[in-house]
Amino acid sequence: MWSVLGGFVGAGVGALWDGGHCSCEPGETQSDLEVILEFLEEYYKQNAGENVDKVYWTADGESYEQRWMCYESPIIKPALQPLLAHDAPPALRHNTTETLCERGSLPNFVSTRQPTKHPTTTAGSGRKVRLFHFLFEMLEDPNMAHCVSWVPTDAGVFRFSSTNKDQVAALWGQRKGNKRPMTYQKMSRALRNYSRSGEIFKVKKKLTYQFSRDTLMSLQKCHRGSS
DNA sequence: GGATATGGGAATTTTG
DNA sequence: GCAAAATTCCCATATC
Repeated sequence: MWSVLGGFVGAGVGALWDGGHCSCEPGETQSDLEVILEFLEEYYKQNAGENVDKVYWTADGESYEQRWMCYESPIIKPALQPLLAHDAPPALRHNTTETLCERGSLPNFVSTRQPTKHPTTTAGSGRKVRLFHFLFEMLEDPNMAHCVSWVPTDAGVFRFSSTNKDQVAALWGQRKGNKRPMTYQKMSRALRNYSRSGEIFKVKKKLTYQFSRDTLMSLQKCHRGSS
């Protein structure tokens, strides 16, 4: 269930992705992002009408988009503190969001944008996907560890790969169906905006961010509930 | 000094 | 039409 994207990235993309180099003509120079986008385009072409549903829909009939629906944005807490690793109890330091979930109760979820209907996304129908949901799925997918991964010693802390960070951004852009290609720079700008709402904080380490405790717990609950 | 990462203001677009 | 969220552009600063 949770491995839908994993299946997409792992079995599909992973099989096609050969480290950022598609079948370019010899001598042709492309930026990493262009290569990624070309690859994604090719991937979608290959799956159009045949496997495209597999990208966003699961075999058990529950839509991939629906998985996002179990999560509502946490209450905006101005004083919400990040789940600093050094503040976390030992049990929380093992990078186990599961442990986090087990320890605390979930916040009262109050979405600031109560949906009245399901918007159309690139995936079809379902609630609008938010970036931190997407990142969490990436982090839970071992096949994406080369792009973004948990920092083992710090609970809720994750780090982008300096070489593959744009791959994550490109996938996010594809996920949203953006007109223009998403870049890490733009994605990181969105991540910085999360610091204002207390959902994700910037860690003073290169390419490193951290989910807030509440965000992490709710995402984890969603994860476990859907798996 | 160049490349890269970070940070933020502000305008624009998308969505409910 | 409005508000919230996200995107986009652009520039400044910090670090290696």
